[in-house]
Amino acid sequence: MAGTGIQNSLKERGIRLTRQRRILLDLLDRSGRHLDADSLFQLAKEKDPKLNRVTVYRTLTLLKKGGLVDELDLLHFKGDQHYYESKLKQEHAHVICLRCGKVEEFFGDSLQRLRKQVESSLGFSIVTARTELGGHCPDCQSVLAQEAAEKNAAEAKA
Amino acid sequence: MAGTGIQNSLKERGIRLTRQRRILLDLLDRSGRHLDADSLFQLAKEKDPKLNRVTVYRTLTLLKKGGLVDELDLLHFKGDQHYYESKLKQEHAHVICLRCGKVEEFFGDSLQRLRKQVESSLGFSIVTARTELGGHCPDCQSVLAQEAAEKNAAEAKA
DNA sequence: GTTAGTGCAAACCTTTTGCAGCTCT
DNA sequence: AGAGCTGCAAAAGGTTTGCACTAAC
Repeated sequence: MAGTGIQNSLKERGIRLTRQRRILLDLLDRSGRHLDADSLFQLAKEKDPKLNRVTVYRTLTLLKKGGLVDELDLLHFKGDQHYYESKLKQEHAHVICLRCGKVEEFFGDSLQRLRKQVESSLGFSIVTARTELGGHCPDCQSVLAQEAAEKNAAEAKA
Repeated sequence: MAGTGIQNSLKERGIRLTRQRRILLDLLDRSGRHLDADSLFQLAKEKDPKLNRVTVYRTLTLLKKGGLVDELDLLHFKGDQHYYESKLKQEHAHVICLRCGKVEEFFGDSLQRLRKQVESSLGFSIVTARTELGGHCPDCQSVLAQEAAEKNAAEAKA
């Protein structure tokens, strides 16, 4: 059984690798999606129907404290739940379409530049960063433009 | 009675200005702090003891939908509540000290640059942006350095 | 006079906690 | 063996909803 990214980090800290944690960590490491606690719980139940929702929360808390995952909320587009992703990836911003809910990731040097500007101007040492932008994706921009045009046409007729 | 920033915006949209809303809007406009629903409710109760918590939530929802306030969560440092601030101010990032909870605001051109980079690279039109950074403020950096030094000294003695 | 807004109570959803029993090392 | 972890049930915290009454326009 190959330990994946997060799992190795945990072993190094002497944290017990239980069957339940293995399942959850595999899912977090491998799933491409941004998972919230409930989605993670649903996926985990498929692999172990006995696994309890509480264990999901406790594992997520553990990973947060260990700095192994980032917590997002994607601008609360879908509700108040939090989303989690492995912190192994390079720093990136999340860009959410406020019409269709699509989430894109943005990697770019402006993020590092922002962090450095904040450190030098406020004297903080930055540990974690979360950048979430909301707007309209190209597809939804077209649809919205179309709808606006139709609305104008209807008003002109009336 | 002078209508303040947000209040004028609402009038223009034909939304009723009730006594309760006036109180809440005044507080949001004037309070320097970042208010969550409960703090806002506590402050509002001082001005009108009958004002109900639910009205606070409904007003905040209204303002969010109207794009008149930004919703923050300050990295959930204190809990899962949301914070609100009038959107009249220039775009800025929030920087939270993860040790003492102090919140600073950062205004700088990297924010606009980031927004533009995202728009041009992903083709999104950005409507709203939220940037929250966590780290240690200068004061807490000193304290932490001090604590680390003491810990090292203790270990050397043992 | 109408329609929107308020207060109250109760529901809701997500997350946390207490505790007894189980399991990883 | 023993500390750490899990499951279950129950609570907590923050927010939303249904409905009858009230107030703004």
